[in-house]
Amino acid sequence: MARAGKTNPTEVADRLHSAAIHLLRHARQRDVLTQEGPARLSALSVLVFVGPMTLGQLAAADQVKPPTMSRIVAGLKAAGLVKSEGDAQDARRIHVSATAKGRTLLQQARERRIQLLAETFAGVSESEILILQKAAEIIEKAVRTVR
Amino acid sequence: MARAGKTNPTEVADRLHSAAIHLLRHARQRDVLTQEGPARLSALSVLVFVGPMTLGQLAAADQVKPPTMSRIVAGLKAAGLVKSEGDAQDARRIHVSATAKGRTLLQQARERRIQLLAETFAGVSESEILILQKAAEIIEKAVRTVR
DNA sequence: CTGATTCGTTAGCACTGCTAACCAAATATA
DNA sequence: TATATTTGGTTAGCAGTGCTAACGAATCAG
Repeated sequence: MARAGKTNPTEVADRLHSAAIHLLRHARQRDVLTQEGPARLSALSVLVFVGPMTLGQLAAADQVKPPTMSRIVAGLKAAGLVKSEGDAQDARRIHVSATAKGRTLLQQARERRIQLLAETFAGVSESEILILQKAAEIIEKAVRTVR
Repeated sequence: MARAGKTNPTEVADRLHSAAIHLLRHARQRDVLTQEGPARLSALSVLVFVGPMTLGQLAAADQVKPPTMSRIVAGLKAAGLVKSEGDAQDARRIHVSATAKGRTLLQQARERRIQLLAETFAGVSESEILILQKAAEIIEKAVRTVR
């Protein structure tokens, strides 16, 4: 494992991959309480924070195939967390949006994550939090670009 | 979406969580070539890098329940990637260890994955790479501490 | 109008997570 | 010693999430 003095993209990738796995496994413990799976929470999150969109756009945003998102939305709809409407211009399109109930549930999930942050990053300084924030943005940008 | 000048823990939690999900989804594109699922690769990774252990210990290491690990090991065994032996002292115990084939496959999967992430972050600036590196360290440290 | 494309669904597969129930071995206890 | 409890792992069965292939319906291009 290269332990060079300067930044080694390969090694950073290695560490980042490992960190992401551990972070998600850690978070999984808490997400259980929400009673909705990670894929649904992820899709709901997009709808709440980005806004209503078609099923295809939602699938692309979550980097899953349309059939997968179709089922995720069906589950969310059955739980009353989202609603869907047709498109006046294009009858094939389906606009999906979060319901008030969906927003509330997502908010609860977020609050649990604050709790998780408080515990996990209790000894982490303000400046380090800032680094994490920037890192998240860099990752999202890079992943989106390469696709 | 709070766009405040100071760090918003809630937002950091969301973004970090989302970034981790997308990063791993991205990396998994390459894992498809391995023909083995993520849970199997993860278990195999533990066996290779930590060493042989019982099924229960392996389940605990992967933060999974015994029935789940039982099935994962069965799959790995069917693929010839691990082997299992009984315990002389306790006939209930099953010691699982990676085979040479398992070690080889894991190494290939790992190289492919790291390669993709390296490509993904190829266009990222030196200073941003540094941020990612620090973020990975902060996450690992924090998660390890809490556990 | 016809053919191609696009959007979404359905069907069916594989993998991964869980709990409940169970078996067998080991250990504790009467 | 005999019985009861605990422990390690498996089996059965459910739910969720990912995929591809095949389809229907709507739209667009010609």
